[in-house]
Amino acid sequence: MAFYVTTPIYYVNAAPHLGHAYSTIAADVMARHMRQRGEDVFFLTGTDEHGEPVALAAEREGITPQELVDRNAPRFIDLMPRLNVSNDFFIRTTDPEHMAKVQEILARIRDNGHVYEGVYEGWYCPRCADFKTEAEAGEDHTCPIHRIPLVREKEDNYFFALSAFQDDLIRLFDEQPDFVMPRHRYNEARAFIESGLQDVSLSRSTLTWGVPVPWDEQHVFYVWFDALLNYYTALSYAKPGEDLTATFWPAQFHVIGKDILKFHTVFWPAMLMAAGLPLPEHVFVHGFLLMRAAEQSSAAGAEPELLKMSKSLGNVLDPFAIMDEFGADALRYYCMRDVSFGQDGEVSTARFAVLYESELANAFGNLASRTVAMIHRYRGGNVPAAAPDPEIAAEIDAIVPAVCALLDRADLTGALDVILYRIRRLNRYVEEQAPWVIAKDETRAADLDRVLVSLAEGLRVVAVVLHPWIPASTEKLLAALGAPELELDGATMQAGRLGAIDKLEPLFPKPRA
RNA sequence: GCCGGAGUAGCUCAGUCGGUUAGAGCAGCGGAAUCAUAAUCCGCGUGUCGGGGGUUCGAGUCCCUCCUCCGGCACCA
Repeated sequence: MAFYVTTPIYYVNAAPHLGHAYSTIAADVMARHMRQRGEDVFFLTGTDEHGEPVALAAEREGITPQELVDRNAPRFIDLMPRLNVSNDFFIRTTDPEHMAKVQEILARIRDNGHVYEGVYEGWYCPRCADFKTEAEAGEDHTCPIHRIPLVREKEDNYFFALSAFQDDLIRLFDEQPDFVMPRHRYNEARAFIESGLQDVSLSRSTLTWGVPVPWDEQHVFYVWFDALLNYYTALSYAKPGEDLTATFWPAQFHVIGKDILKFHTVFWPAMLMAAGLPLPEHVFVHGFLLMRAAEQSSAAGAEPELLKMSKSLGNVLDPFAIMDEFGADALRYYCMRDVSFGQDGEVSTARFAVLYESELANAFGNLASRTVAMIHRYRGGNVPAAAPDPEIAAEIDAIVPAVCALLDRADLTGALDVILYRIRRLNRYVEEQAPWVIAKDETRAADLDRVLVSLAEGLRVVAVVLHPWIPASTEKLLAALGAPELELDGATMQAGRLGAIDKLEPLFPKPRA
């Protein structure tokens, strides 16, 4: 079966930060897991490059918008290998193929009767040369930047008849209760729809940096309509000479942050309905990673205040710094582990250090070290061909179905819980069996064989299942075990599966404190 | 203001359809062991399950009410 998962496309105007990494890692875990299940996976990420903020930034720097995005997009393109992310394609909304497809789809939406010409009226700041939202304008209708009175202005726009889709959207939410996940985001989106939908501007005539409206080249499409369509357009040209749309559309999961919920759970399905295209199965809305400001501003006695990671607040936790010291796996694991996927959560370097040491180094890494070391010490580096302990096998073999069920619900954090529990189980098994005691008794060679094969196989299964979260270190371990296969089909405890194994350096070395 | 979430051990959180002595990890204290990255394992919690009221044989788990925190209530990407 086909499995198509996407990240949001990232606005090129910002430098990559932990928030970008977070969405991307999550989608990558899902993609890698589904590949292990033998699904035909397509995983898309990319950059959103049109719109006014880019045009303004370019103007400030005295360069063209195209020059600006060509300079900034590589920051995101380069982020992917750094994170060890397995995306199948990287879309840029300035790709000519994307732009042509956007024009095609939106023209179809117009042909289907969902677009009309109208007048957008709002509060306009002559200095900003832009409209302000009601919230920005405030009660007194002044520009929050220039502190001058705003003018009531009008602009000719094409409108998308969103309001006409209110009933269809409610029906969608009724029929697909897991269209938006988790549940509280579903409620939020639904409440928004039920509060009454207004038509939205589809084009801008004051801006030239965008996809031209094909039936009126004085306009460009409002950047959101251009951006959302990336999920659909990418499939048409991601693979040279082949159109993957029929294979992968509709998407199974759009992974997004809660800040863009409305666009993905209201505008996007309505657009697809208007174009007569099938709707994605799930929009999964994750939360924000929060940090205490005090950790940043090293100022002693500062009020610890929880703030969203964001460029404007300047409290960015640089994912590159963590990866430089501990590797991408450590960052990937931490992000998926410490914050329940779908909720907001606090992150800190202190918590990172605790989880890295207690779970990655001590629980998992050390289990690998002690297992490999004992097989070398007691059996010359050859895993015995004995049958694994059936009791342990039953517990370990239960991981795969449990993790699959959790991943079907995008419960990326809960799955780690399940896996960690078994890792602890294996460490306990070592203590219960005390192989170093059995090893002293020649008559108990068969017992030692059974214990060692159980540990080796248990470790192998855990590594396979854990691979989507920490791909590099699990691959390293599986290579040492001489069993690089990642298919979940083979992730059960078996006799005779392993033979000669290599020695193993610590998977998660601890920093010298 | 309206709508929606959340408030459970020092910290972060689990607690499915209401049902045996409310759980996990981390931190702390004590112990065992030595294969291992001094890594592991075992033992130890008098927790008003935010306050109050109610339904029930029985409520953290349902109803009412109050308090506190967070999010949403549209054209910022």
